[in-house]
Amino acid sequence: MSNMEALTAEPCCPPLNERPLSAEEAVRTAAMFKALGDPVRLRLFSAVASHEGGEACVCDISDVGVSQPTVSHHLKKLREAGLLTSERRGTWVYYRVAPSVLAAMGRMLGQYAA
Amino acid sequence: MSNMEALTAEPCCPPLNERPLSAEEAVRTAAMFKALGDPVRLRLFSAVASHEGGEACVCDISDVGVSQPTVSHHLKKLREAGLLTSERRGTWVYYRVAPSVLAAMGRMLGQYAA
DNA sequence: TGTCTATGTTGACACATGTCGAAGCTTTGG
DNA sequence: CCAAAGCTTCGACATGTGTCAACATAGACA
Repeated sequence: MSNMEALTAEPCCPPLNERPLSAEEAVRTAAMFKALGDPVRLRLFSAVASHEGGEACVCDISDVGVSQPTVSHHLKKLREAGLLTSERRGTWVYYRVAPSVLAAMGRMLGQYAA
Repeated sequence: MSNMEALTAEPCCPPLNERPLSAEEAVRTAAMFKALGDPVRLRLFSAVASHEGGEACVCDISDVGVSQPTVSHHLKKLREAGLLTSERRGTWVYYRVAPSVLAAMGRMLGQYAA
């Protein structure tokens, strides 16, 4: 397990209002926004981000109205986008937020974020 | 024309790490992120946001590698998501950034944005 | 009126995505 | 070693989405 998938989503690009994005930059950046562009994923992410200790086991957050395989599928997408990392400890798998990619997203929103 | 579509995407929700989002909040918020979750849309948005004067005519930004109808389609999506507004002035249609929705997105990224 | 230019809309298509049930893998605990 | 619990993967299906060509619309200008 661990986070060997988080390759494509390192901090990337300038603020969106600085200059037009290139095609390659846009592909990389769109992947980050796309990962949060689904309601179920957004709820899962928010559940992890707001959980005490900064991490949550799947069992803590899987009550979002879809089946457990679907939860797992969405968590995988969030991992692949670099937004979450996972770690198995005994029986349970714990997820936590990967701050760097979110920081990149915030930076791209630039002045608007303030 | 104008921006009569920008209904669903007003500033909405607390920072993602404050508390778990409700289903309704997640639907509204995911729509904003989803709108920027496509490379072509991200390039169009960035082209408008970085254009001098804060606005751009379609003819200024439509060189993103897809056909003209596709550009129009994506600009419509960005309008519906509340990220852009459009206005016709004579022959040309001008697009500009709607700051409020971006501010909402930035606020949701919370501490990470800094 | 008519024609040209700039955008938007429609219809069709291929592909991506969200969803589930069933099956598989891992660890814990008898 | 076996069974149960937690999570992931697989296979299948319906729906959503990006794309284009063709057509429609709106304004400028003759």
